[in-house]
Amino acid sequence: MGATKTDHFSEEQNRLANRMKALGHPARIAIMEYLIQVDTCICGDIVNVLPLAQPTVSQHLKELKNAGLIKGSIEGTAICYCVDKDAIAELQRYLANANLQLENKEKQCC
Amino acid sequence: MGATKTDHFSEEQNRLANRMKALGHPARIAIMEYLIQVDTCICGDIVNVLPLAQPTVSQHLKELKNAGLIKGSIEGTAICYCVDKDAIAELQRYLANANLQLENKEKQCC
DNA sequence: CTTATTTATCGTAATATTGCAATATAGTAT
DNA sequence: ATACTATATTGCAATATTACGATAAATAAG
Repeated sequence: MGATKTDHFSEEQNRLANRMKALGHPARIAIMEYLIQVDTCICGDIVNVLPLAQPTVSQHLKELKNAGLIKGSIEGTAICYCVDKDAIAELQRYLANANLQLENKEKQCC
Repeated sequence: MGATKTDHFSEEQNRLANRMKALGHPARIAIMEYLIQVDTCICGDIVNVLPLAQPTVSQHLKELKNAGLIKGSIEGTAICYCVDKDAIAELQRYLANANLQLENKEKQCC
């Protein structure tokens, strides 16, 4: 084995897991934080900001894009990447809801 | 290679990535959702709820525990697992803050 | 003590991820 | 066309993850 059994879970569970997984690497967290921090999204210097080689960064960007967390568009010679606000908002809502359900629990044992 | 270069990133980035990674699998999302949904946390039937073999579920529970997302305590013959509210709250706050920063952006290109 | 019952661990095969050197691609400028 | 710059893709080695059968450990019931 070694392959995730995606077919046994709901589409939402798989989509969520995919996005969480995309954020499940410190380099990709760092990329997201950088993209959020920089006010504009003309970001031709991500490679210089990270302690990783250019192909590695490119691959991480690709994974973030595949997970729908960032968007990219060609901007002349450079490429413009930015965070997909909706995706982050969706994740945030999901966790906020989980939080709410936990707050409303009566029995608390552990 | 194949090993994550954790030492190049901040402790917070690594901790966050670890928790996100733990949520980065549909089975573990399903486990969390079940633990949240069930009002009490005496949960001896997680295996029956999931479409996976018992050792696999046990392993997923272990990963969630290692990431600090759930807590477990022995309850006679069964084991009592429940969600760590603080961990979820921390993730939620992180994303809420990211969201806020994105809302306040002036330039929006992509 | 023996037998269930429940959860954990070990061992292992299949697959995925991480990281980077080398190379390719695409646009800009001279 | 040539050189330059920025990003992507390929190929590959090292390591990690996923899944499960077999087995162990621990407690409960008879």
